[in-house]
Amino acid sequence: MKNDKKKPADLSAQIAAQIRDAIVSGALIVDERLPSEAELSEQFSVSRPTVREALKRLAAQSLIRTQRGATGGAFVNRLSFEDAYPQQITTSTLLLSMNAVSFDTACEARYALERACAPLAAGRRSADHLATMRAEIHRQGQPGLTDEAFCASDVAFHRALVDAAGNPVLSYQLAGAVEAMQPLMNMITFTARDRAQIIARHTGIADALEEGNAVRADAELDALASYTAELAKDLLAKRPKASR
Amino acid sequence: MKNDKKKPADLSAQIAAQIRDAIVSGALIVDERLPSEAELSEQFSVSRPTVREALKRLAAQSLIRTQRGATGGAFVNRLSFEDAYPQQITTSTLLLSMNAVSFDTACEARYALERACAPLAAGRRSADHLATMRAEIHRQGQPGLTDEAFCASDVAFHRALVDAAGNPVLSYQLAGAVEAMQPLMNMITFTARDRAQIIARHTGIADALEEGNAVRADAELDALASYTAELAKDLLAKRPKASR
DNA sequence: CATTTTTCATTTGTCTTACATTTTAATGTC
DNA sequence: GACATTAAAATGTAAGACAAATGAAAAATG
Repeated sequence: MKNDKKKPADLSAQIAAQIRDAIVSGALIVDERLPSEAELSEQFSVSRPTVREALKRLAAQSLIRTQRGATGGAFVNRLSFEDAYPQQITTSTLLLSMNAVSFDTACEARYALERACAPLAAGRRSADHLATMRAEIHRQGQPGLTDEAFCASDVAFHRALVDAAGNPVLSYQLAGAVEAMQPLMNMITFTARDRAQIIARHTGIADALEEGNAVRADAELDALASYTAELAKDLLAKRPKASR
Repeated sequence: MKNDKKKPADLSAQIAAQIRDAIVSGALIVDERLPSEAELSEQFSVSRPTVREALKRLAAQSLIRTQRGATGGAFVNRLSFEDAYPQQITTSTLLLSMNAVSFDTACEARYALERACAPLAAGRRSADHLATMRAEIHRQGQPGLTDEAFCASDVAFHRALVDAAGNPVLSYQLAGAVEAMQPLMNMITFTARDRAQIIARHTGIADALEEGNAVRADAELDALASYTAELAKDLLAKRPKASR
């Protein structure tokens, strides 16, 4: 075996880890100001560029924000769902594209998660969410839509479905799963018949949510999942390389 | 309104964004070497420290790794699920603790997601996963266990449940939701009767998975979710501050 | 010739110093 | 008192230097 896990990290990584721990543990609270870069470099006995590299690492994770000027400095950031979304999506997308995750696996995860949302959404969907879903369904039915645009609309529809569950934690978790699927979905060439089938399922889901029918919503989602799996199977039969 | 979204970012943030885009879009592929810091600083017409700050940002997201020496440099990293786990957990934990997410909301999300895994786990659970779950159940029954240790074992049990679904994408997404709950769960003081109830549900879940009974697994999870919600309600009645 | 050792060039890691820019607060003037 | 000016503090950026690591080429050795 190697050193197992002990390779002394860079100074900037060590410092970043220390500050990160302080934030996670609650020793540093939201909106609290960190010492200035000059003070930090003294405390840690390193140069200012090294401190700055550490701070940039934390900024990349939205853990801190910096402000210039006399009362400026680095402040502990209130990590918002809004901030976390894009990172989550980037990470999920790369995980899928870099790890040869099969279309089936990604699809299975996505629909499993969405079906978890369906019963909640049936009970809580707002008029706003329904309107968004209807609008996307309408867009999906327009002729001349490219496959990419169709997939983008598909993502928007499913995000509205997830958001309809009214649980920000779920929305955050699923944003990654749903958005990261798009590059994979884009590989599919949708025939007019494919689109009609998908739109029928989407309509069924929207109808089910509108009438607060969790059972039907689940059934419609199940049908959509099966149909998507079928499309993927056809795709692999014709272009076996596409899964890699 | 403000400038909406247009505040010119730091140079290091701009450069990091450009390189990140190149990675996400596939223009830079896994294990490809980036130009040296000196070359990058020329290309972007900035100083080397600025380039380094940009690279550290990317390193913080595990998008690149750096190596010293003659053939060293910055390389596009193959983002692994293993790398992404800790970040996902850190982010989820902070999201919950910094956004006053109620225990109910977090709990609802967690159980909704786990119930999505249950049917898959019923079909695929390995002997290994079952053994882990049984071991954690046994640990939970030992007297003298602190509440923290009980919660930690609870997390381990639920992670085994999620992993039993055999879908790495699901495991990744749920790791955040499950682990991030622990600080919230730790606020609960479990009586002996509470623990017995929870252990009974855990045993029921393990039994259901062992016999491949998805319906029963779902029912047991539902019962556990209800019981947890009840505990939380009692908690709030006694210590109303605990939800903030 | 084969093998080992040495040297060396390349690249990241870190430090030092300096200056530019931004922002607030204090100061001074009318 | 209101407004313009100045000063101070902090981050953002630049430039140059040296240390340390690393692999490859060159040299020495048997």
